[in-house]
Amino acid sequence: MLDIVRQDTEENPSGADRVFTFFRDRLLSGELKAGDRLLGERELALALGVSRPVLREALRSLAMLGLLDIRHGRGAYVRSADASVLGQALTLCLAPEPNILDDVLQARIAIECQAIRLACLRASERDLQAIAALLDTLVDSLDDPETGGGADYAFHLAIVRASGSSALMKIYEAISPLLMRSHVERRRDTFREPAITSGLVEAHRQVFLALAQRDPDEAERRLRAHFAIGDELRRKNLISTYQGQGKAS
Amino acid sequence: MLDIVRQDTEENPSGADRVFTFFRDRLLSGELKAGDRLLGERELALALGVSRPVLREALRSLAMLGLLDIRHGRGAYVRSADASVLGQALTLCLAPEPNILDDVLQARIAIECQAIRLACLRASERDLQAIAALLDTLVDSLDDPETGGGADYAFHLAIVRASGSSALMKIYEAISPLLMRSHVERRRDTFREPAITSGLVEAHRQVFLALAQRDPDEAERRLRAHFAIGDELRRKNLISTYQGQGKAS
DNA sequence: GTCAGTCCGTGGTCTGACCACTTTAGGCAG
DNA sequence: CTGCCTAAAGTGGTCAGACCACGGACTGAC
Repeated sequence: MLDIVRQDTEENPSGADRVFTFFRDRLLSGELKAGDRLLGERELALALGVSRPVLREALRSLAMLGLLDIRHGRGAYVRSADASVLGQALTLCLAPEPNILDDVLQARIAIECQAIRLACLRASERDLQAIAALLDTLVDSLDDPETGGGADYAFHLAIVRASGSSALMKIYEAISPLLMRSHVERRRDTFREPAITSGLVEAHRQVFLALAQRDPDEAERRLRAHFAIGDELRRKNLISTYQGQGKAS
Repeated sequence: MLDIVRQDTEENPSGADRVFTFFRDRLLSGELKAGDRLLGERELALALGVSRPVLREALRSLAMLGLLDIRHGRGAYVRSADASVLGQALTLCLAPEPNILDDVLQARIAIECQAIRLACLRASERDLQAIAALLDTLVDSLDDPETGGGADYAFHLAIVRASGSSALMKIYEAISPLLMRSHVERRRDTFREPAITSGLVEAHRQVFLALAQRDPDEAERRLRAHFAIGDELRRKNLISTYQGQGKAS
C-alpha cells in the first residue's frame, strides 16, 4: 500500500490508545450511534481492563474530537457528527501557513463552484425557493452590514446545501470559521458603499437565475465573476490602504 | 496558585479543558513551534496548578489531535501540522453519511478544478517539470495497477501542489484517505482494459498540455472531461455488476 | 398536588506510588 | 586510552483509592 497516510507506524497500542481506538472503531462502524449513552467510567474501566485515569484520557480525547459529549453528573453521550471540530482541526493545521485568510478563499471558491454545478443538476424546488428567499433577505438587509453579512453567508451556504453533497457541505462548514475571520477583517471596507452593495445584490441574483435555469456552466461563470469582483475590491482596498498610510516595506 | 489561564468569558472551562485551551492557544499563536519539547508532566502539572492525571488528559487529547508527539521515556514534542488528523476527522465526520465514497469524489473535483486554475496562473517551471515527469511515470506504469494508481494520484496531487494554495493542498490531503478507499474499491474493475488505460493517459496528457499553456478554462474543461469519463466507467461498471448479479472476488 | 430537601449515581480531581522505556554517565576490561 | 557494558536518573505509563461537585430522582412535608 501507499504511505500517503501513516498514522499507525508503530504497533504498540497501549492503554489509552487502545481504548480510544476501540471507541473510534465503534463510532465508525455505526455500532455506537449519536445519542447513545456510555456506561459509567468505573464500569467501563473495569470492562475494558484499564484503570479509570487511563479510561478518562481516552474519553477526554474523544470528547475533544467532538465525538463525545461528557456532562458532569450525567454521563457520556455519543455526539452526532459535527463540522465544528473539523473547522478547528483545519484552523490548527493551517495556522502556521502565511496568508491563510486569503488562501482559504480559494477553497471556498473551489467548493462553491462545484456545489453550484451539482445544484443545477440536483436542487429541488424547495432548495430553489429557500435560496430565493435568502436572496430577498439579502436585499432587505442591505443597509445593515451585520445582518447583511449573515444573509450573504446564508445564501452561499444554501447553494452548497442544494448540491446534495454532504462532503462539500462538511468541508464548507469546516472552512467557515476561517472564512468568517477573513470576512470580518474587511467587512467595514467593502460593505458600505451603495455602488458596491447594489452590484453585490445583482451578482447574487445573476447566480441564482443561472441556477434556477439549471445551467451549470453559466452558473459557475457568474459565481466566479462574483468572486472576481470581491477579489478586485480587496486588491483596490489593499492599494488604497498602502497609499493612505505609506507603510510599504 | 498562579492562575495562568483565566478566561471565564465562556462557561466553566475546568481542569483538563483549561490546560487543553492553554496549549492550543500557544500553538495557534506560534508561541510553541514544531519540534519544541515540553516540560515534564510533573513540572507542567505543578506549573499549571493541576494534578498529573488532569494534565495528562489534556496532553493526551492534544496528541490525539496530532498536535503533540508524546514518546515514552523521552518527553512530549510539538508536532508540525499534519493533514492526516484532518483526514481522520473528516472520515469520522462523514462516516454516518451514505454513499460517502462516491460523494467525496465531488470534493476532489472541486479542489482539483480550482487548483488547476490557480496552477495555470502560479505554477513555476519546476512545478510543470515535476508534473511532466509524473506523466511519464504514469505512462511507464500502465501495466501495473498498483503503481499505476499511485502514479495517477501523484499526478493529481502535483497539480494541487502547483496551485500554491496550502488550503487546497491540506483539504486535498484530508480527503485522500477516503479517496483511496473509493479507489481501491473499484481499481480492479477499471484499471485493466487497455482501451481504458490508454484513454486515461491521453486525458492526463491533455490536462497537462492545457496547464502548460496556462489556459485555465481549457484546463478545467479537460479535467472535468477526465472526471466525467471516470464517472461514466463507474456507472457502466455498476450496471454490469447488477446484470451479472455476481460478487466474484 | 406541589414543593423542598435529601440521597445516590455520575463525572472531576487529587495523591502517591510503582512500572517501563530511554538516555546517559560512569566503571570496568581490553 | 579506548571501547563496551552496566547501572542510575529522568521521563512517560499505569494503577489504586479516596474525596469533591454536580444533576436527577426519590421521598417527605405542606
